[in-house]
Amino acid sequence: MDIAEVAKRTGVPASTLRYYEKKGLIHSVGRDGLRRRFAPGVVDQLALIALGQAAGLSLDEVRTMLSPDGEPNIDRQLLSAKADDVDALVKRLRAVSNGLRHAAACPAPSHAACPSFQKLLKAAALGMFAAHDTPARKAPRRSRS
Amino acid sequence: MDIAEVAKRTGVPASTLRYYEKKGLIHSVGRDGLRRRFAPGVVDQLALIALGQAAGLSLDEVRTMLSPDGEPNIDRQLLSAKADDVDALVKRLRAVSNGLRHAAACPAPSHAACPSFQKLLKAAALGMFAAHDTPARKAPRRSRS
DNA sequence: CTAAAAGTTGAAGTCAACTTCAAGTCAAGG
DNA sequence: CCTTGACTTGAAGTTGACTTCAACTTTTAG
Repeated sequence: MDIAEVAKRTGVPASTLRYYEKKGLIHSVGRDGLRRRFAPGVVDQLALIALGQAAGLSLDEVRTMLSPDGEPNIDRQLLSAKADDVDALVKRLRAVSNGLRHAAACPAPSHAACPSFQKLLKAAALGMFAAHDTPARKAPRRSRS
Repeated sequence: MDIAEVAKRTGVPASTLRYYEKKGLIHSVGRDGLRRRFAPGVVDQLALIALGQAAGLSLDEVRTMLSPDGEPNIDRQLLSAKADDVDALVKRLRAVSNGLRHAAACPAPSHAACPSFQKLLKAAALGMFAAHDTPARKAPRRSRS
């Protein structure tokens, strides 16, 4: 597959694919003239990358968990720690979802006035601060809702 | 509470608090001399902001769902759409978590060699691409885990 | 053959979310 | 009175993840 094909299949722009290759997240298997050729497996890899990003991993982190090179260090500790992080995130996100849905349905004029919204909020908020050593920062940002 | 107190309670640095205030996400209730004074409720608000971020909202989005000003538009559609997004994210994140845990436990030398990892991957990947109109781009990241 | 379309590069630009900096204000203690 | 330390400001700097650009090479269609 050439770069345009991959872009078409995955929706990831060519510029991003080149960027990822430079960063070592994906690899092209040779060139056709000067054009990169990609193995079809790259599509799965890109899905994995997107997934890792959604989980709040940086591209560098994704690379370290993804590279099947000499891999002397898969670092299972790191992996399960990350899994724990993700689980915690999931927990909080469910609270967020509930909060959002409630806010969408709540007849109260202001969210501040609604006690059950307050309750959801508090529940969701617990563990944000004062949870573990890392103070507060956690998550990813997505755009384009 | 002065800014240092809020920072201490929430772990959010003073610089960030000022930044948030400038952005209109939080408000100080007057000044003590030239120093901001914050109502205690700001702590909850900050938790909500962090939560919104974790859910993948931009600060601007958080502000629009948070501002209890004249609010002619809470935009319930947007809220439940966001809730749907969050739910979808949760679904994929659970797959990520499973994938990570498997990768941590799997005895196979390379993830590429493990069929069950592949399966988890595919499951997680489904719906990343070709899910809805938005092609693929989802997340920016922050690190410091 | 030639011109447009598609790929290549490195470098520079953009954006969000902060952080850092220089310079200044103010209250309190010695 | 004068220094110290916590706060203020606006402006500039940083980081991660890309995107855009200018200049160039190939491939492909007419």
